[in-house]
Amino acid sequence: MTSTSNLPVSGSSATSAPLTRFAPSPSGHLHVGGARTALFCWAYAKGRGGTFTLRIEDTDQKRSSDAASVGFLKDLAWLGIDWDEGPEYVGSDGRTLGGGPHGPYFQSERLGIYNGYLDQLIAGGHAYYAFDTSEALDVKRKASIAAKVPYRYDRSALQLTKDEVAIHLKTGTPAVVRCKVPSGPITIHDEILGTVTLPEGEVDDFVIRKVDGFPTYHFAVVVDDELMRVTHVLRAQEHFTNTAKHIVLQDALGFKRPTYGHLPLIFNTDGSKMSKRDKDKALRAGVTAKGMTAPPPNTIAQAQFDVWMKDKNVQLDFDVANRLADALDIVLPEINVDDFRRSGYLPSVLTNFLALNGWSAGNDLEKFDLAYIKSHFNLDRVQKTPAKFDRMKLLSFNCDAITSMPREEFVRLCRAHGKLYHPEFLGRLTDEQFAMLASASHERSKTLDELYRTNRWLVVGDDSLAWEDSKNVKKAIAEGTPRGLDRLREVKPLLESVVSWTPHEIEASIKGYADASCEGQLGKVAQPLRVAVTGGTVSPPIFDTLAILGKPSSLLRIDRCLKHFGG
RNA sequence: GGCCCUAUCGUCUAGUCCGGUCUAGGACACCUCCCUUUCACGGAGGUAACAGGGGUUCGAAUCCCCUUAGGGUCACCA
Repeated sequence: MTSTSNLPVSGSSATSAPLTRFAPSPSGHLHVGGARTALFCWAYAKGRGGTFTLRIEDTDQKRSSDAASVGFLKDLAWLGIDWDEGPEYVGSDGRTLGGGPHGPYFQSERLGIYNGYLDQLIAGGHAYYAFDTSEALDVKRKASIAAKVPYRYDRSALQLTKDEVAIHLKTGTPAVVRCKVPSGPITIHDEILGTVTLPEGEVDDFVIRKVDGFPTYHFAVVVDDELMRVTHVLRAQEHFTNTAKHIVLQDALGFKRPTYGHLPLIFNTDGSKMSKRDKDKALRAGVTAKGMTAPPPNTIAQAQFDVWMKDKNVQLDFDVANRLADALDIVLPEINVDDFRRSGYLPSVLTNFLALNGWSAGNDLEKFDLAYIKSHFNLDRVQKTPAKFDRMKLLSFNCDAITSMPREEFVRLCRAHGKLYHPEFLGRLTDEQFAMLASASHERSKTLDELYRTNRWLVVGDDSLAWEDSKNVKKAIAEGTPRGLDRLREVKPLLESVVSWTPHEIEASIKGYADASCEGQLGKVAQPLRVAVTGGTVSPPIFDTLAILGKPSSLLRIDRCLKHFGG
């Protein structure tokens, strides 16, 4: 059927409220770059009383999988980026996001819709069937590359007569549909980049329907943006030249052009693309540095490990990689939103920092919340140049946010983080112990995760605590007059006599000793004690450390330490 | 390679549109000192940029041109 009368009419009803959309391809994980795009789309629409729509672009059958495509919805929700329309999702707080009148929001469920418009284009002479095989096109493409000329489709299908086309169609020759791009330059109006004109011939006759019958990205985007009433398209700059194709399609279909804004890309500090490869590289480097030939227990099968080690092109999946990294104490570079969550960053800090990459509030203001971004985000202040993602600055922001929140909130967030990522650690402590640990860690924590990584001494059994073989440990134990070890022996009976094992009482006891025997220098006794009960030289303040551990464990560990370093 | 975009401290950026208030501001990082029971936090200082070259102008980080450098893109991926 070639009639278009029953197709939805182009969105001409002039409404002032903008509608933006974030349209990622399916993936289990939301990349920070995507998160930034989503954030800006969200802020632009919501700050102007508009609508933010989420659409899943799953027209590539090879990649699509329902379970994976919804994987990142939780990342968006965690960041506080709520979508008005899109896939339905019930958040941890019980709220339902998504839904809406313009669904379905998965392109794979909209196939029927695209076909109508496709017929319209073919009937109008704006598109045509082509029967070239991928192999044949590859040959031509390679020749172009070798000749250092840009590859353009040569329109050979246009040479076919009507009859030839009919026969091909009748006999079922695999066919794609290409858009017949009109001659002449194409001008794009971009709110960020300005007005840009691409010279004639830059855009060739691109495919709009693949052999498998699925629309290509370009076609689906144009149709869906129209049907979903999208007014503003904010997306990464890598899409800029695609926009020319979309404009051609919009003109051919009689659609209104949305307003465009192409956002600068985000890179690593060294200028490379932030990719999941980085994690694999870091893990490989860590494993190689440790000279490992077998994986640690409970992480990964030996066979899988061997395959991975042998072939640099093999990548472990996220869970396995994280398990291995945890076991080896390797910190992987964060790439996805969930990586940052796992590393203990606060969502409000991430959105704040993301906004700083490619946009600025002006007036030297750089700490602000989501509400501020929503009410102040504008396209005028979007940067045209790519940004390099500085994790050090992000960490500093996270630290500031943590130290300035109320202590109780930190304890609460830290516990919630642990339930998710360190259940075994949490399981070994009483609520009271954890509260003491978190309180003592509050002002020295840069992330919600730090406490779990730096206080392993607390969750090992008294009998299995091992002492670091390090310079600082030796210094604390063996140096000074008297030696640290001797001071330990002297202070032990004093600790034994502490009746109420609280930081306050412990402090009184130890300070008393320091004043009497160390000329008031607390460090002389604090460091040996720290080494004795934690095995290392870093822990919360010594009084807290002892209090959290408890009296029996503390005394037992001191005894073991005395024995270990030989009286 | 063709086409397109861009160019302020190491990094994110303010200033650029409407040239003078810029001997270029802030933040992170870095360095020094102070504080300190470890690790952190904190406090006080400091180093550090208008890519280069031509114009226009009384005057240019700001306007124009060229060079250089960086990025994007050139799929039946999105």
